[in-house]
Amino acid sequence: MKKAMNCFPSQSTEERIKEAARQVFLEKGFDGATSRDIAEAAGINIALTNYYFRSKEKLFVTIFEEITEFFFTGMSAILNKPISLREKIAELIEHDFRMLRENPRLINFILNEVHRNPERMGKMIGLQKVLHHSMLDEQVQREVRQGTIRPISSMHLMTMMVSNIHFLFVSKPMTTQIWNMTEDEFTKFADAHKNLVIDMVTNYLFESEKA
Amino acid sequence: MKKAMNCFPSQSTEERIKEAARQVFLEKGFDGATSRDIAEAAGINIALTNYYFRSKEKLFVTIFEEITEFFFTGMSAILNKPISLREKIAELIEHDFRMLRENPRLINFILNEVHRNPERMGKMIGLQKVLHHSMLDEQVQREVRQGTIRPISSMHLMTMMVSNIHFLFVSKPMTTQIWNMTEDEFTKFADAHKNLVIDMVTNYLFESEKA
DNA sequence: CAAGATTTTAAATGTTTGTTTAAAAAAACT
DNA sequence: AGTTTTTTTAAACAAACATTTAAAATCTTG
Repeated sequence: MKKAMNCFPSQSTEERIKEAARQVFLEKGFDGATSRDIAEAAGINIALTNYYFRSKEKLFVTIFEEITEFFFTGMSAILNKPISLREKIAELIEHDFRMLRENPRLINFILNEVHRNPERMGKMIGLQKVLHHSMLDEQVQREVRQGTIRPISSMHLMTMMVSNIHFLFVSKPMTTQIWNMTEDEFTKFADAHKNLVIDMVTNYLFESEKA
Repeated sequence: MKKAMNCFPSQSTEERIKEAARQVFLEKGFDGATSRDIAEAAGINIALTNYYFRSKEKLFVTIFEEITEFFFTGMSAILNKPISLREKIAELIEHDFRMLRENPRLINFILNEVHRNPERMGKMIGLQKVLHHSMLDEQVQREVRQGTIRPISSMHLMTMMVSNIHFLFVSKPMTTQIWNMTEDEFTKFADAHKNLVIDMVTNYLFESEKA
């Protein structure tokens, strides 16, 4: 009935399983990952994955929800920051870029698993509310009314920002393969492209008020 | 030793298997698709998939190479068309948009399978040559030299165009789910966004020669 | 039509999969 | 200490998997 003490070990078994599952699921997806892959990566017996989590599916859902929450939380924090639209665009792009540079498989993982089981995303209503009622909406509408930016909806603006950054990492395996890029070369290219995107989006948006 | 006549049936068994495999692999990916899925979709016995193609893997490679060739052929044709840069940008975007509107899973499929096995793309050297020596390169360099467009490499330009269109479809499952969109609403949104992208890219690129 | 080649089928192959079991080991408690 | 609870293990489980087999059905051809 009581929880184990487990005073000193650097990680509890449960946490080690979760960390291994995160790594393996991110790399191979739900279909490509096996329970044995995860157990091996965690250095534990196969039966333990089902002892702590009841099934591969349940373990996956746990991981998936943690990852998507991590993914969206940083974004929505920036969307609701009390800063100018110009700053917000740059900050959001820089944030997503940093996040995906550190976790290149993140976006692919989420997109694939949402496709495999769309209801999963539908159930995370917490995230939906956050995204639907962000400060960005009002901000864009106000600036459009004032004529300081082109007429555009916040949805199109979000899509513009996100597409240009996220696709860099979604397509990273193909890009590096086709252009024979090393990891370093890709990093440099991606960084340069990120700056280009900030420049392009802001220039396009604020064109009417140019110098 | 001889090939079957098979005069009238609308499709040969081999072609029916390939068509079913195309559909199932596109929808579920290699890991998610089973031989039985494909056989059932084709309406044939399971053993026939291994009779005509030697294994699931071999069948997959056949499908994969056909699909990637289809994917890149149209693109490279436009890249080498003798038209102005402005026209080329619009045509490429329109082409990719049409292609992915008809086959929304195409881009996801290719990107995932390249990640799962990067060597596959490395072996398709035919496509690599085509992409590396396109007319777009010289065209961009010339216009940059003449100062008619911003200084930019063709690689960044390609990435800009492709990201904005392809990501629309890569993220379609998540977009429709988060914003509770119907198929029609998504189509309309995507179409509007495509036009926005053409406007943004050309405006940004040709900004120096504005009206 | 009959012999031979090709195609299709039902059944079985051996693996790998996720999951369970029952006993052993470790930890916690009185 | 000894007893109970929790954690870990090796082994086994049935189901699903890709693939093979061998016989049946179909088609081709002389």
